[in-house]
Amino acid sequence: MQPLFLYNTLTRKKEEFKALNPPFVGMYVCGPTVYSDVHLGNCRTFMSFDIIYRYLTHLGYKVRYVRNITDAGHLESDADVGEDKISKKAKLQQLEPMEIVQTYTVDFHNVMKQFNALPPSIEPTATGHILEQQEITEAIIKKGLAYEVNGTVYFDVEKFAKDHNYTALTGRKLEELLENTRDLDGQGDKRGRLDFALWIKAKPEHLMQWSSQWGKGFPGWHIECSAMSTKYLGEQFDIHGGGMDLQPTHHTNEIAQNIAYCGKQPCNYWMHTNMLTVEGQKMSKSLGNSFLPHELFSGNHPKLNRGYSPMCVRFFMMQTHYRSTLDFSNEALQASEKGFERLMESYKTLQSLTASTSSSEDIKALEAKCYEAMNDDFNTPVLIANLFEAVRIINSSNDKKTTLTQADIDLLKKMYQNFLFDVMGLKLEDENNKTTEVLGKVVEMVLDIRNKAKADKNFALSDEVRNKLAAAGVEVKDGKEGSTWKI
RNA sequence: GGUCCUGUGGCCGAGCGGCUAGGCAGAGCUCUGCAAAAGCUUGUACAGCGGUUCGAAUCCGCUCGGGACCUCCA
Repeated sequence: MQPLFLYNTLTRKKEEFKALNPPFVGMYVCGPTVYSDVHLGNCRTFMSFDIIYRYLTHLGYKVRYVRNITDAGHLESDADVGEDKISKKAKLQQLEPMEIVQTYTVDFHNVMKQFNALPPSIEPTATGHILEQQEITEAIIKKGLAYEVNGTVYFDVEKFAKDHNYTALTGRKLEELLENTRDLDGQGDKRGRLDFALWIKAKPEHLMQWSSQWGKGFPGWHIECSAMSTKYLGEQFDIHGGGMDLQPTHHTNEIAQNIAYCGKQPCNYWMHTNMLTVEGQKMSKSLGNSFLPHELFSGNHPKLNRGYSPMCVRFFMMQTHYRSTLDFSNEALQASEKGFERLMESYKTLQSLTASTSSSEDIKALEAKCYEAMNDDFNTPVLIANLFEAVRIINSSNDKKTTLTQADIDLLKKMYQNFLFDVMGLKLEDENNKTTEVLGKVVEMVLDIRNKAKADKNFALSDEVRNKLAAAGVEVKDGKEGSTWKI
C-alpha cells in the first residue's frame, strides 16, 4: 500500500497514516443535528470525508465509517438553562420531536444523495444510545472525574487536567482558558468554569427526556460521540473528523471523556475541515447567511444569479483543499461549472479516441502525479489540475496533434474511473430518459437536412437552422467529420 | 480583551526556501464558408516595510487588512 500523509490536528503536522489494524480502518465523523435543513457548510464537511472514505477504500483499506445523527437535542447555550433545539422547534410547529427529527433526517439523506456522497457504514443516533451514554457518565463519576449536582452531572475539567493534557487538541493553555472563559448565566452548579455537562436534568415541560439514576434528564452535548464511537469502533480507532468549529470545545471534551472513561486517546488522527464562507463570513445557521442546498440547485436565493447542479457544486468544493476556507460567489461557481463541463466532455471524447502505435505523452507519470496529490493530505485541487492535463492530452489526441497507444488510452480511462468517478465521486449528469432519446433523434434529423443545405452552399439556411437550434438550447458544432451537438 | 489562522495575477485557487500549479475570464494564432469547439502561444502574481539566506510568495519581526475560536454550530 502506498504511503499516505495526512494532517493531524493533534500534532499540527502532516504524518504518514498508519492504520492500527490494517487493512481495517475505523473512521468517526461528527454528523449533523437534525433540527432544521442541512446547509452547505455541513455538506462540505461531509463531502470532504466522503472523499477521504472513498480514497482510503480505493487504496485497499476496509473502512468502517461511522457518522452519527444528533437527534437528542443540544442546548442553546453552554448552560443548563437553555431549551433543547429540537423540542423548541417541535413546540413551534406543534409536532412531536421525533417528527422533526424524521423530517430533517430524510432531507439530509436526500441532499447527500444528490451530492453523490456514499452513505456511512453505520449511522447511529443519539437517542438510540441513551443507555450507553448513561453508562459512560456513571463510569466517569466512579473514576472521580465527574460529579452530580441536583440531577445534572458535570465533568470536572480541572481535576482531569491534573493528570492529563486537557488542551492537547488546541494547544491552548489551561490557565488562559480559565481566565478567558466568559461569564455565563446559569453556571451556578458547576464547580469549575470549564466543567461541562454529561447529563442534564430536564424540566417537566422538556419534551425529550429519559429516566436515569440521576432523575429525568437528557444527555450532554459531547457524550454521544464518545458513546457511539466507542461502541462501534472500539476504545481506540484510526481517524476522527469533523468541522473545525468542533475542535476547541466538542472534540476537546470528547477526548477528555474518553480518557476519563477508559484511559485512552480515542484515536490517532484528528482531521478537521475548514469553514465555508459567504462574502468572507462563516456560513452558519446562527448568522442566517446560509443557503440551503435546494436554493443553490434552483438558484432561488437573493445572492444567486441562477442555479448550479449538485455535481457542479461538488466539483467546485473539490477545487479547494479541505483545510482552506472556501468562499461562495456566483463568479467562482460559474468558473467551476465551465471547467467541470470541459472535464466531463473530455471523458466522452476519450471513449472515441483512436490508438496509435506510439505515445507522445507520458500517461503513467501523470497517473503517478494524481496519486502523489491524493497521498499528500488528499489534495484534490492538485489532483484536478493533473486531470486537466489529461484533458489537454485527450483533446489534443482527438485533434491528431498528439498520439496515444491503446494501452495509454486504456490507462486514461482507468484514471478517469479511479479519480474522477470513484475517488472524487463525480458523475455525468443524468440525461438518459425517453424525452432526451426522442429529442436526440429529432435533432439528428434536423441536422441531416441542414447538411444538405450546406452541401448546396445554402449557408443562409444552414446558419438559420443552427441559430434557431441554439435559441432552443441545442448547441451545434461543425467539425471535419460532421456536426456534433449538445444541450 | 485573549488564543490562533490567513492576505497569491481581472476572479477563484494550489504551492510554503531554488524547479510550469490548475480553472475561469482576456489577447493572438491554427482549423473553419462563417461560428462554435479544440489545440498552441501569451500574463513578468505573491498586502506593506525591514531582517535571515548564495537564493524567499515560502523562514523571522513589525505594520495594515480579513477570518475563526473563546457560547450551540460542520
